[in-house]
Amino acid sequence: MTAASAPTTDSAPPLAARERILDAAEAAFARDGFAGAGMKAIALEAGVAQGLLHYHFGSKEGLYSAVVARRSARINDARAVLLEQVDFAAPDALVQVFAALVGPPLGPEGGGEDYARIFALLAVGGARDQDLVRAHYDDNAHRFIAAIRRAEPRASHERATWAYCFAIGALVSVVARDGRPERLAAGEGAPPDPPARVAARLARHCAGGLRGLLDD
Amino acid sequence: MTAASAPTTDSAPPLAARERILDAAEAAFARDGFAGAGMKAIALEAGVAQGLLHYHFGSKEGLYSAVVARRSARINDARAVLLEQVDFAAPDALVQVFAALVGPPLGPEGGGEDYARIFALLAVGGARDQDLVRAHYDDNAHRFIAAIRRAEPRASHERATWAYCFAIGALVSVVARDGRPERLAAGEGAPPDPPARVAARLARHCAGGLRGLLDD
DNA sequence: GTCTATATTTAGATAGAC
DNA sequence: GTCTATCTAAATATAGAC
Repeated sequence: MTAASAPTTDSAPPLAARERILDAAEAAFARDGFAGAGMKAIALEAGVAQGLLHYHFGSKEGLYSAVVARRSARINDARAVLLEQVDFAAPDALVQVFAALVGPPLGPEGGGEDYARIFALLAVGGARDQDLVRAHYDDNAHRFIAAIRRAEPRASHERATWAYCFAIGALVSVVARDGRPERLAAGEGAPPDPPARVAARLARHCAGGLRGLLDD
Repeated sequence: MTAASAPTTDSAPPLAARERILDAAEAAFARDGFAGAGMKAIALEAGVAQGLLHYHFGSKEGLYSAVVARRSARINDARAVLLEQVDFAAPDALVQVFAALVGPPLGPEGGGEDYARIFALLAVGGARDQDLVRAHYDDNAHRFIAAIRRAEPRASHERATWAYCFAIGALVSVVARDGRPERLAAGEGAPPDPPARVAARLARHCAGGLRGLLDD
C-alpha cells in the first residue's frame, strides 16, 4: 500500500474532490442538521457521485466528524494566536481574553454562516455532538479557563469555568441567529450588526458576567 | 359538527391519548431532534397506532409545533408570575429579573430533561425553529426587555435587548448540557449542580454582563 | 479515485374497517 | 377516536465496472 492510497489520513495532501465534499457537507449539515441532511444532496452539491462520499469518509457520521475536525482546527488555531497577543497587564485583559475566545467563530476563520449553525448545534446536541465537542474543543476550553483566571485572579477555577460555559452559550445564540437581536431591538427587517461589533459587545458582556459571579 | 369533534382546537378538554402522544413526542424530539425523531417510534412509546398521530396533529411538523406550544405556555406563565413578584426598588432588582427569566426553563415547569434540549434547539435551529420562537417566545422577550430597563434604567433599549439575547444563549447552553461545566471544572464523573443553584449563578452572570455593556 | 446501479431499510402519510 | 394495513418516496450503504 502506497502513502497516497490512504485517503483517511489527515497528513496526506487534500484532493480537490475531498475538499469539495467537505464544503458541500458543511453547508448541508448547517442548513438541515445531522439527521436532516442527505448524502444524496451533498453529493449533488459537490458535483460527485454519492458512492465517493462513502469511499472517502466511510459513513455519514464519518463525514460529519471530518467537517467538525477541519473547521474546529482553524477556529482553535486562530484563538491560540489571539490569546498569545493578550496583554495580561492591561486593565481590560479579561475582555481581551474573551474577545480571543468569541472572535474567531464569528470571523472568517469560523466558516461564516455555513459552519455557524453546526457550531451551535454541537453545543446543544446529544451524545454524538458531545463526543465531538470533547474531542475537538475541551483542550481549548481548559486553556481559556486558565487564561480567564490569569486575567482575573479573584475568580476561582469553578467560577471561571462557569463563566467560560456561559460565554460559549451566549456565543452560539448569536452565531446561529441571523438577526434576532436586531429584530427584537429595532423591529422586522433591521440590518444585522457587523460581526466585529457583535464580538466586541459579547466580550464585554462576558467579562462583566464573570465580575457578577465574584461576590458569590 | 359538534364541539368535541374538533381535536385540533386547543380549548377542547385534552384526551388521554393526545397527551400521551405529546409526552412521547417531547421525549423523542429532545433525544433525536426534529429530523432524527420518528413518528413510528413516538407512536410505539405512546402506546397508540401511528395513524392516530396524523389524525390529531396532521403531520410531523404539526406535532412538533404542538409540543412547543404546550411547554412554552407553561414556561412563560411561570415567568410572568415570577416577574410580577420582582421588587424593582431592591438593589438586586436586575438579578431578580434575570432569575425570573432563566428559572422556569431550569425548573419543573420546564419539563425537565425532556424539553430542555428542544428549548435549546429552538434557539439555534433553522427557519422552522425560528418561526416557532417568534410565535411562542417573542412577546415574552419584549416583556423581559422592558423589565430589564426598569431594573437598570441606564441601559438603552438596544443594550437591554442584547443582554436578553446573551442571557437566553447562556441559558440554553446549560439546560441542554448534562454536566459539561461540572466536567470541565472538576473532571470526569463530577456530580451535576442542582438547577436552583445553576439558575442563581446564571442570573448573577447576566446582571453583571449587562453592567459590562453599559460603558460602551 | 470516481462512476453507475442497486440492495435494503426506513421514513411520513393515507385508506378504510370498526 | 382508534386501529390495521399499505402506499410511495427517500434514506444510507454497498458492489462492481472503469
